[in-house]
Amino acid sequence: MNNDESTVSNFIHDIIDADLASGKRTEVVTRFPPEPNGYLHIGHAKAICLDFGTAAKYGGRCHLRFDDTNPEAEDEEYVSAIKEDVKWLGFDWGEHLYWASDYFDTMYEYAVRLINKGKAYVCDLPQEEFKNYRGIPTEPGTEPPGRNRSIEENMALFEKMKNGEFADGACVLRAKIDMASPNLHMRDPALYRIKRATHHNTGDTWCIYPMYDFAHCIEDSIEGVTHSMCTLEFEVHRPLYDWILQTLEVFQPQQIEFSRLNLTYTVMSKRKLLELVKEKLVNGWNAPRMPTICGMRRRGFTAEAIRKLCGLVGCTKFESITEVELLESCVRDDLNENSLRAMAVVDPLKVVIENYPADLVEEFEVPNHPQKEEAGKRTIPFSRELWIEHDDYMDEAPNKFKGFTIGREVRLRGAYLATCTEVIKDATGNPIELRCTYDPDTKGGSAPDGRKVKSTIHWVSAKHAVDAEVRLYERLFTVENPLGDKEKDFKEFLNPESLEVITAKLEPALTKAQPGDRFQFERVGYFCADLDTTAEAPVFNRTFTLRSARM
RNA sequence: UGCCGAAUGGUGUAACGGUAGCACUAGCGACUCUGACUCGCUUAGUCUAGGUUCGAAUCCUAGUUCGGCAACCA
Repeated sequence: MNNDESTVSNFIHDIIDADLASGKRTEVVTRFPPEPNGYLHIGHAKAICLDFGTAAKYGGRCHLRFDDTNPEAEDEEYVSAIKEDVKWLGFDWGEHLYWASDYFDTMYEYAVRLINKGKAYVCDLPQEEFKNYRGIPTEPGTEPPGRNRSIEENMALFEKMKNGEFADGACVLRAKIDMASPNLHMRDPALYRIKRATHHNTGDTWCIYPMYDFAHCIEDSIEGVTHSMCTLEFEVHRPLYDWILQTLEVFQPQQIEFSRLNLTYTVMSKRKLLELVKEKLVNGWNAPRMPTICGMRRRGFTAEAIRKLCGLVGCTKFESITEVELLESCVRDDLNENSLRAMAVVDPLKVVIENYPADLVEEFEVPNHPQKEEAGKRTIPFSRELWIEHDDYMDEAPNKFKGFTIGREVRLRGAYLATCTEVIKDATGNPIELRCTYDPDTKGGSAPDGRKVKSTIHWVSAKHAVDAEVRLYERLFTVENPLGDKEKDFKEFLNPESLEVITAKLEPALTKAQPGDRFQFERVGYFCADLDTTAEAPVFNRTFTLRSARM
């Protein structure tokens, strides 16, 4: 199914190839480990494609595992959304759905094992005070009091932590590693904290919860993950990942870091996206302007296109920022191939064909896809009064211009050749109506005498047109990297023109569109019927314009 | 000033000591009943300085620049 990822080569696959060749590994097991504290975005899509794609390439398996170690931040709401998004992207975890919370018992046992080995201790220093002992990057830390408590004492203390005999935050379990380590993460990191919060899976069974560094490597180890891919910021955590597993003497997966996906003109941080949602700067997580999977889906992006992008951007350790144009290209590529054509006018200008009978209605058959015969044809009604795009008329048109100008013959797509004879303007000189004549001999759009017209424009019969709400989207931000200016809040760069709502004139067949149906409105762009659409009140989202420079 | 990591056209990536290639973008042109699609062409790159080698993007040395790390977040 998904060959997008499995065909590309990258440094991670080089590592796996070597591991398989040397016999270090005999199978490939990966995992996608989201924390259910927000919605998935296109950056996660890269990780999902990498995790599932790598497993598929090597005939292994990929687990979907929710990293639910912090009940304060997590919510069931996100779990179903994440599952839906992964599925929609085209990946299947089969029976391999896991939870960090599945392993809370084991993690507790492992913590006890560390204490027994003299490798962990209970630290009752207030958080703020421990900072002083940890030191700063350029100077070593110092050993905090209590670090050399006896094993028995630590066992008793940890037991009490578990049993709820201490207040939240009163103490933590720490790994006993090296307060002078040049790597801050090795200066006795916290393993367990006390937090009285109801967990969505385990309820109130626990009042202590494991920290990421302790939990994640154990989750990987228990599941037999061979290659644990994560983003670059975890690079400095790797020594700790390895230390915990080695000290525990359990199966040791290999953590491999790669750079996250960044796109121009948007932000990819869950926290920042949450800010936009909370401050109602966008209409929810699935707002079509959001880089979330659900937002992009609602806007009309296909899973195919997103997977294509994830394959094209590759996978390296270089912190890059990919031009959003590459995404646009992937989307257009897929939509051009797979979406049916329709005619719609987004900025209507009335056209009256003076020599066309007032009460006549003709029906024309037009293809649904220019390159695909099998897509079939549909009929569209034609009558004396039409809507065309406002910018398909110009007073003094340059030669390259494709629309009407007085005296120039233009093809009305699939119908007739027509010539504009007169333009009616309002007081400000803005055209409000065109008067035209048509050539009855050009029915269907071609002239029997073989004369050429250089332009074809789209139109909708005024009598039959259906009004629709159309939401036009542009880039969410006005600058390539909204987070790039440390002096300014990223929200200052929000693009006020990123959403424009207009009323468009649709050809009548479009009222049959169901939410999610995608079309190319010819010469205008790709559009997707919104969740809100109904036959009575159609609503369409513009996914992208066509690649073009209309005048 | 500590530790970890990364530098190849505008952007993203490939080349694993042997012709620096691909995609996107941009520009030009052809075709066209969509200014779409398709097709053709063009601009443009190995961070710097030394070294090893017949030969270096690739190996070595020294710099430079950029990113990450001091939650009881993940």
